[in-house]
Amino acid sequence: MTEEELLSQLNSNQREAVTYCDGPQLVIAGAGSGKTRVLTYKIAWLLAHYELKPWNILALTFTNKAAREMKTRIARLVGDESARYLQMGTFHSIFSHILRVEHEAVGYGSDFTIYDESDSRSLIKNILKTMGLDDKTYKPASVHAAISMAKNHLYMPDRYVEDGDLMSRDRSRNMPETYKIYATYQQRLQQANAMDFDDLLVITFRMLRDHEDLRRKYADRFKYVLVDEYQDTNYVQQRIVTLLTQEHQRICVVGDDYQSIYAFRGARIDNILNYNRIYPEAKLFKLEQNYRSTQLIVAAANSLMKHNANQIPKDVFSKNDEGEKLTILENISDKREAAMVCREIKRIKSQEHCHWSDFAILYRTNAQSRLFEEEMRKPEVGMGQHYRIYGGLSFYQRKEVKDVIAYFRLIVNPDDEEAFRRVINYPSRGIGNTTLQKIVDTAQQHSISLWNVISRPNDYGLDVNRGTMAKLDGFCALVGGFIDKRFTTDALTMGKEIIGKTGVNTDLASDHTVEGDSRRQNVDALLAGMSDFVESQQEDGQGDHVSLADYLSTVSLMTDLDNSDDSDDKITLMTIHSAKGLEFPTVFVVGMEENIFPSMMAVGSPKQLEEERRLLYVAITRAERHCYLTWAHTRWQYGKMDSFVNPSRFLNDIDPKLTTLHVEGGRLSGRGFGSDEEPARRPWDDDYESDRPYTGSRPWGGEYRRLNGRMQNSRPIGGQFMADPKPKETAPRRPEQATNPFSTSFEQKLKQSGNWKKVSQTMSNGGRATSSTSPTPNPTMSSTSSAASVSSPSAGISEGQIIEHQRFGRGKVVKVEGVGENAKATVDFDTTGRKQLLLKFARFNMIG
DNA sequence: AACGGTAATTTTTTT
DNA sequence: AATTACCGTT
Repeated sequence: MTEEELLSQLNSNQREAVTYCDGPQLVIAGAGSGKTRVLTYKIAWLLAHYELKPWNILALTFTNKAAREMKTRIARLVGDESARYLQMGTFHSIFSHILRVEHEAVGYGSDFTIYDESDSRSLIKNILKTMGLDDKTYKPASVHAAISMAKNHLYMPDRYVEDGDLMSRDRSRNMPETYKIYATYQQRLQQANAMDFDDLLVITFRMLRDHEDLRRKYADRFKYVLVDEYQDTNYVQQRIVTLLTQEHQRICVVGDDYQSIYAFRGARIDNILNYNRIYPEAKLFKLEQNYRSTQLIVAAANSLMKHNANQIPKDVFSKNDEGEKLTILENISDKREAAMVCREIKRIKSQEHCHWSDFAILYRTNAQSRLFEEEMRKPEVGMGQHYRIYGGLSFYQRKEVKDVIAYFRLIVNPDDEEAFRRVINYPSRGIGNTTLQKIVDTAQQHSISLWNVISRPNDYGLDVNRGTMAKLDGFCALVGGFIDKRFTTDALTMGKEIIGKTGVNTDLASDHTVEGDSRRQNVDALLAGMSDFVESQQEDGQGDHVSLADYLSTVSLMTDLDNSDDSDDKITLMTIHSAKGLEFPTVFVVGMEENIFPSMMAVGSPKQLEEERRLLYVAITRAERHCYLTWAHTRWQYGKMDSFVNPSRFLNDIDPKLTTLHVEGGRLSGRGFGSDEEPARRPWDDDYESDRPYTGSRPWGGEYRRLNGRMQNSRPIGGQFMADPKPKETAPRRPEQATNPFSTSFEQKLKQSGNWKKVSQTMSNGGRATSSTSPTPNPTMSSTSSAASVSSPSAGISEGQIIEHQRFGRGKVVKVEGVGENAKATVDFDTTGRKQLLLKFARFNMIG
């Protein structure tokens, strides 16, 4: 692509952001304003205009998926060869690679394990036990949250103890020993040659801070640094970026404070607001033209955000069609809500001839997905094949998968304590808790790993009986055998052998239940994934030997979303959090009720409420053309029915002029909801009576209440019934809060952000009206062109079908079994032979 | 040491 | 409702 072509595809603000590369830069990119386009074009621009090699550019993203997609888009601009060497990925993946190289400097082995959330929690649980603390008061999850928060703000155990605020906070929460747990936790991680997710950042920071040579090395390598989703970065991430860029000052960060929804996890909006304090020369660019949504959707989202006090003022606008008003859909029950949404999807689909994948159902919590799933699976609804639920228990978190991976981990890093505990008695080999506790005690006495103890039990005086010792020896020899050949055998071969020789296979085979079947399939899928990995590494020329360690270092930072195939034609069901960055022609935001959205946990704190409101902003701005906000008068939750449901306060925050209210079974207020062509056909009018929880008059009174007026408080909201709401973790505090390291005063920062050198002013007529930045197929596009090229696997695949797999090439389906998530196919591939594909994960096209 | 029953506990999530 | 933790039994 020529330079002119490249620039002609940008509006003037985007162009300025792309071409300014001479100093630090902050791009505030409103929802749908072409942020990804700016980042990709900027990288192409850098490669063309500066003496930079691809590996001189470091681009940090929030998810692996975002990195991959961006890389693909850049490859289209600059070619595969260049794009391939760009340093692009999440903070965690980029720095884990660097830490493996520099492991000596930071005092870890190169094959350190990465503990996931559940490993961390399990380690904490164990520490609580040894310390004799009650895990009812010290909930492992909240202890870990406290530790994680501390780490993200670079409060190591020694500094933690000295901090009065933190210590008194712990005392007031009845967890005064937290600092001790933290110190032990950190020590145990080190002993296990393991890092948790936070360590990947903290230790990177320490490495750069304490080793000037290494800091220079990487600051010199990464001559230009870009950070995406900057509003979601935390303190340590900001510090790392600073260490890398403080000299050359070639840095561009892109973010949107309106879309900051991860503060609960330590993300700091302050990073954006204080940006010019770290980079005084920084220039501010604002992208305010939204290319994604209709004018009314953008206006509604803006009107919502007027109710947040803390924000960088901005004026997001759209020049697309005015579009239709948002629909507020008030339903009788949660079940009816699901039914209404499904019908509405069908109606729009037949009316607009669009794809299933043009719809998204977004909710606050994963548990809300169930009702929609149940509704769609009803035969009379017939949508069972047309939806995909994201989130929930990830593939890598399933017990059987974690068990197998634990063996891998132990072989690659025998000091890995959590892996050791997982497999020492799986499959059961008669080594129980008593023995395990003895091993743990012995290990703690000598400050060594569990593996060290059982490798040389006599040296450390492990006190167990003869029989037990024999069992331990057996286990040692088994794992030791694999350790010995871990460098010489490739990952896949190792994997297969491990599953065989450790008895995992036998154990799984002995289970004849339905669940057992699914477990075997999951382990098969894991092996298939390994096979994929080994092949792709070889294709990339990463050498012939793809070791188990190589596989692990990648897989421990992978999530389900990374495997998901989003090219097939399905309705998306996901939490709003996971929908960030996506867009859909039609979006349903469901469960718009007090105590759900905003979440019960957030209603006590203004700060958290603002975050919930931003979350709704994110949800609404996912929509291109239609946006529905739905709620129900009664809802089943925690096995009980709540019939005192109040509509979400946020519904009142949206300008009523921009919404249409629909009450199930009632009259329409405002303009008709269905199109003019079919005014009589309102999907919820017919079998309305059949599913009503109450017969006779409506429990909430004869008149449906108006939402758009100021009538929300016609009934008290949940909190008002509570005598004294439980104190929240981040409950609003007195003025001394400003000194709390974990919550800096917002107002203060806002003032400082006033003296920006604003080079880019929004111009009312400045932007070129490019049609859309959307990668989503245009809904009016002929439904054959894009739907036919991509399979929707579990639908319609049958024996004899010829398929083209992304990696394995052409093959013929010999057998199809299982349904839904667990459906799998046996396929004979022309080149690679017979393989089993779990349709949930497989990527292929159907031929013929 | 393994299993099965009862009781308690429920945000959001990427890495 | 559904998952998980704990305790008692075998």
